[in-house]
Amino acid sequence: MNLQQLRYVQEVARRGLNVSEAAAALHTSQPGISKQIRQLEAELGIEIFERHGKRLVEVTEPGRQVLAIASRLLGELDNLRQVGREFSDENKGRLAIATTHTQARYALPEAIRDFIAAYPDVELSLHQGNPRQICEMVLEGEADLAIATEALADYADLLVLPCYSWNRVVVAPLGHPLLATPLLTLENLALWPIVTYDLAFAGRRQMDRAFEARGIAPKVVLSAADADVIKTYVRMGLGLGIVARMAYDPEQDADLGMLDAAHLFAANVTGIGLRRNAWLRGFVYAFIERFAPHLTRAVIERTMAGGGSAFDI
Amino acid sequence: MNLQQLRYVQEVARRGLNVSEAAAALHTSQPGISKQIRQLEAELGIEIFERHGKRLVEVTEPGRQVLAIASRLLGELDNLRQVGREFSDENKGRLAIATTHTQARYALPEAIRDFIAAYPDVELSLHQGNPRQICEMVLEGEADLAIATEALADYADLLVLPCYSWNRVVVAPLGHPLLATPLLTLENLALWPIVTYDLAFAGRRQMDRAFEARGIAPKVVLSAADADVIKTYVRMGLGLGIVARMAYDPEQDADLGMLDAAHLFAANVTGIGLRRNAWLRGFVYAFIERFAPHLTRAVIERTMAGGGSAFDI
DNA sequence: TGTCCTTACGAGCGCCGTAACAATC
DNA sequence: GATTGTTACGGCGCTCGTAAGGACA
Repeated sequence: MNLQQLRYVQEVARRGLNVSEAAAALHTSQPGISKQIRQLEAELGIEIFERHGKRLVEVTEPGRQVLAIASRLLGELDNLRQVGREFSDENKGRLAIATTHTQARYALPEAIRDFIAAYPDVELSLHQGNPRQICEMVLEGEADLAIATEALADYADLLVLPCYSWNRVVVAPLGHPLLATPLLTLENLALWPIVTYDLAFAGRRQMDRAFEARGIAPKVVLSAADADVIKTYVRMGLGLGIVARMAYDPEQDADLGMLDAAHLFAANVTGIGLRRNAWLRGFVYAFIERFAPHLTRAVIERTMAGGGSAFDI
Repeated sequence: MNLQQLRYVQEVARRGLNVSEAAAALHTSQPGISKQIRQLEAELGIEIFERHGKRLVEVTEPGRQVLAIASRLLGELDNLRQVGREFSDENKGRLAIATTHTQARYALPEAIRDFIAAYPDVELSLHQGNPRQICEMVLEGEADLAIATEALADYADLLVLPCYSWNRVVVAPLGHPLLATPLLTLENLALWPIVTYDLAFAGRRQMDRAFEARGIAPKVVLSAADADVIKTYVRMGLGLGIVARMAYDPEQDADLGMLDAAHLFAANVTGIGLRRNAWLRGFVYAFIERFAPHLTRAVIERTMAGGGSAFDI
């Protein structure tokens, strides 16, 4: 048994049981992978993959167990490398953050500016995607941490740290009749067409639930992945925008009126998702603490040791 | 980086930084180990061991991190092997239980009898030791589970499952004046010499605490590791015995009088300790459930996934 | 027929063991 | 001087890559 075999098995599983593709991805030969996998199977005395003739068609039950364990094992291998990097130069390295547009545009800038100033030798990269993609980037090891409001809790292998809670505002072109309404309610909101977030993003599900609970069906004429796009269409008069409060900037958005909608919708919680059992470099803790000051290194380490996520979105 | 290197590093650390000894234990050559470790250090870019000249004298800080990770990683490797064994023949294998005399003698017999009947092809072995030894056997992978009342909670790397709670009885030769006492109290117990468990065993600390709290200093004339020894000396008239209730058998111990002492001492909880992140074979779950019916497979898996030990002794 | 996995085989790297050396206690 | 770790070196096993073979769609 060796590490190569586990990497091979993992890659083959990831690539939909296509050995050739896995070989290409790992820059090695297809027969090599094939042979090593059979060897591992022989050593363990089980079949990891079910074959029809010469084709891999399914992961067997023991195979699933092996894959789960191999994944953790290779994760620990990554951790070893991180330890190496950390102690060779603790202020140098890479930090890959996977996040949504909303976070990248409105929540992260200050933390990132401060972080870059403090750690000039860390190569910081932002990887944008929808919440599910973000989570998978972390699970695959392509990113160190995920920052999102949605989806984090759906992945058992992610540890979720709650960062901050937020709610929404309604934006409308200046002069819109709604801006004169004394009390904003779901009912009078629903009188106009609405432009808001896409289903996968930024607490859209929370919003829908609030309308549903009152039996109101708002007319969402357009949904988009981010507030900048939403505001653009609101400016064009397509409808009212419902966006995260942090996405309304009194100066830059002076041409839009704003109404607080916190009393209409349940709050959302934005969290950080980390690969469970990941070994984090010092500057990762430093970044997280800049973003969410209550998440000190001690708090994070305790949460990781405890294992549980005391947090549900 | 390969598995061998990690095994070497681990073994060297275990053997008090003695490479030669580690080589002997691993049936390989000393230079091989030395070289592989240096190679690993070079690859990670850190020193795992601090050297004075040519002698390893200490584990460095990065070394400690590496050791911790390596231990988890090699644990996962064990898990892979377990998966192999489980699926090649789920009813065949080995189950090593590390436990104390008290458990082996009084708590386990029925569970073990039933288990052997249900799984005749599982080689069952009982490894006795004091609570600390037991825990270390599990951590070293020499045993699959630890059953004890003491020490389990002191090891962060053990997951503890509470099994049952018990208290004590006082035993004395028939005709002993204490047996005629209407109400057993700590005060009248302390009038006589006492024979009870050794400090490391079976809730002895709990017992001492009860006396201390009342400012009483009982005269413990003899302490032993198990109730059979204790009862032997009680029979000889050395003193009163304080033993676990389960250790008094009305038939076999008909020559001894018994008084319940549950109102005098805090109860103890006997628990099962498992290596965190261990992958357990089916029959291990089966055994545990026979021993403690509330610890079903589902309960155990949930506890392991949750990570936390909701249990303190 | 094309795709894909397996078997066969040869080349080369890397691990291991022996032996000699160096340093600490 | 005894114990212990490092360096040097040669053998060999193991992995990898190429090439050919066979099964399924």
